[in-house]
Order: sequence, then structure tokens, then C-alpha cells
Amino acid sequence: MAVGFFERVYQIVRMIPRGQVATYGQIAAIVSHPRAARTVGWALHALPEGSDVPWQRVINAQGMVSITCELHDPILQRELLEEEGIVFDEEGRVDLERYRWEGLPWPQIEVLWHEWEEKS
DNA sequence: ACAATGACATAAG
DNA sequence: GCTTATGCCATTG
Repeated sequence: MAVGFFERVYQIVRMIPRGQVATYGQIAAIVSHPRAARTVGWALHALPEGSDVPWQRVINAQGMVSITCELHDPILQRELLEEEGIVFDEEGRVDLERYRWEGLPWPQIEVLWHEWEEKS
């Protein structure tokens, strides 16, 4: 299935701490494909429902939930984030300055990934 | 190999 | 601020 790219995306998303968010472009940059933000979105869209990937912590560069797909519910994402303590303003946006995850260089992601795997 | 498809990003009006 | 247009790129048919 050649899902190497997707797997890397999933690993990174799993590293986003609870209560913080990252943007699609940010994830793409970490996997060394700065222009592949759309593909990152596609990767999350393709996630199975029972996945352990905190997909709700990935939003667009404007701090808004960006689900246009009819099969998925944007409300769900918002509720999941609010459950983690993230506050939405009246326009349905989050304060990226405040909740944004700084991100990590890819090599470090790999290290954390191995630790995560051992604990599981 | 080619064209279409997105849970995007950015620039321009 | 909001709406369009354009660039992007892995995946799929």
C-alpha cells in the first residue's frame, strides 16, 4: 500500500501533547514535505475510527476546524478539543499563539516513537 | 502514465 | 475580514 508517508504523519500526530494543537502545514514540514499540507489532511481523513491517533489536535493555519467532508463531523472535533481544555472563541477559532505545539525535528520524533512503542 | 481528488496554505482583490 | 485563484503532493482509479 506504500503508506510510508501516512505512517510518518501518524507518528507525529501521536506526539502532540494533550491540550495543544498543530497545523497541517506544520506536520508536513516535519516530514520534510513543507508543501504537502493537503496530503496530511488526506492522511487524517483516511484514519480508521478506532485509531489511537489524536487527529482532533490537527487544525488549519487559521486555528479553525477544517472538516468539509460530509462523512465526518466537525462538531466532534471541537468537542474533543474542548474536553482537553482548549477554548474556542465566538468565531469558532482557537488561539494558536496559546495552544500551538512547537513541533519537533523528525529525528527526535523517531526516538520518541520507539519509546512510545515499548510502553504500549 | 494521466487525470482527478482532498480534514491545506498563501497571495491577491 | 472574506472570497477566489493558484500551487501543492501522495494516493487512487
